[in-house]
Amino acid sequence: MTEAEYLANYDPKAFKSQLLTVDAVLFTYHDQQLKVLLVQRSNHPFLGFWGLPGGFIDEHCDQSLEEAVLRKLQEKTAVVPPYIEQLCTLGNRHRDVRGWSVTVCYTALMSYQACQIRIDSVSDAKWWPLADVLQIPLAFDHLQLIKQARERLTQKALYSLVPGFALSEPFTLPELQHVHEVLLGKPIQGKSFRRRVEQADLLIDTGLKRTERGRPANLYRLKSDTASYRFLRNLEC
Amino acid sequence: MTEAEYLANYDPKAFKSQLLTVDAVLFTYHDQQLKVLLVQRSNHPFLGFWGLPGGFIDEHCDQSLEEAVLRKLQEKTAVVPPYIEQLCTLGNRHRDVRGWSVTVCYTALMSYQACQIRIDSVSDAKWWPLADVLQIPLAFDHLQLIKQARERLTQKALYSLVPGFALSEPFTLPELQHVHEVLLGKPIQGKSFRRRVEQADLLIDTGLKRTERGRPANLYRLKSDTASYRFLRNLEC
DNA sequence: TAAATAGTGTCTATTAGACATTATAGT
DNA sequence: ACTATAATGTCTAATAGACACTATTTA
Repeated sequence: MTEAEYLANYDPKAFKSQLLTVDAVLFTYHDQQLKVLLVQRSNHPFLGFWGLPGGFIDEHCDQSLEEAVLRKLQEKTAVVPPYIEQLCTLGNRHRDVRGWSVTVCYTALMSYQACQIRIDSVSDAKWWPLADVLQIPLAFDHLQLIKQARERLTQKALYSLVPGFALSEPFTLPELQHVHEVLLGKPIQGKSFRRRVEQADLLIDTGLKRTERGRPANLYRLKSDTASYRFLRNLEC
Repeated sequence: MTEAEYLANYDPKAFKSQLLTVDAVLFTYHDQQLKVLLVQRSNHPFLGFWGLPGGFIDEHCDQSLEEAVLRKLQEKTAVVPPYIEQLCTLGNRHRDVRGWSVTVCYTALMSYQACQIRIDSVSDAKWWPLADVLQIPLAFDHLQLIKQARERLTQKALYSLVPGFALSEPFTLPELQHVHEVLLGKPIQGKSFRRRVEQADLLIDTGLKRTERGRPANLYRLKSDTASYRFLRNLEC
């Protein structure tokens, strides 16, 4: 049989196939703490529960998995996050009562400001402080995905400046350090942090300064290659 | 509508769903080089081409994605690899002529010895030297997946002892070092490597020695926590 | 004894931690 | 001047690189 004959006879409905969704753990930093975007489900299963933004692929719109998850996020936040990364794919027989189900899950970061207006006007989407999320029941295995995303981001705080994508630009260096400290759950030596930032050469000094109690702090933006930069040595704290 | 009513009316065939496969990039180390397990396709599309071992989920057998990919590997090698890790999930409209398609791809490592007999008897499965694989046409986007798996393994050679899972136990320390050197494409200072191995405390000294030209080398096995151990500092070479 | 390979000793270079010190704002 | 916060100076500790040296085998 030639490939042409094979394709002419091919029936995509002939094989049983699995439920496939994309989801995103979208973090931001606001009020000195990490927050994660959750949406309240308007359909079964888990109707009324909070869960991760995400959903089914739309074969008409979506060229790829990443386009699909970005579309889902854009529907809730009206913007495309400056950082997104595949977290993991979770698939098994038990996670969805409808049957064998798979989610391709992403971790994303964005500033709180960038989408605050849209979030305020969408009653089913809300930034949840991470500590609170651990206390409420979530849809599916979304709690597990959030924990895993947070662990990975904590690791990145040790060897990259990726957490900076959770800030609104321009930001101060102490602000960036504090995001890292919140992720690590420990203080960082300011001198160590500054040395690394300087060596990495990932921040653009805007020349502006921000003052609020004390000496004014320089304001920076992230260079675009911050997403891929890795320090050779971890912070040890 | 209650959830029970929703599920009673739920038709899994009602929604268009995507082709979903699992694939694995299985590496080993033999004859001083990295090899990857490929299988020759016996079906359209890419009939006759070499590609990654993998395939569709079997909802009767497979409880999870990882079980599915392990089953596929076991069919070819007759053993379960001692190391497996999710690499990435690749999904888009163009990778398969049959339509929107998704693969959940894993990286795995195992010793060459452990499955040599089975491979020899299965005419459609073969260990390919990695250099050769880059020269031949592969099915789908499998070349891209192999490259990505190799890059990730190279990174792991800098901050872990994971590449050791590509060796047959017991192995010598110079053998382990050489796997790392092949991955990095550069020599490593023996002293640096030994210091790190000692500090990590991941090797079990069997008390045995192997001699072939020169001073006999101690023989080691990997502790089970080698898969998750990370050095704080990368090798710099 | 020579060659080959395994394994050690030791010095230097780099960089994180610790913490004292200086700088620049508001009150 | 005093307080608060930002930013720097500088010493110590840990560890990777470099490379000379010792150890144990076969031929």
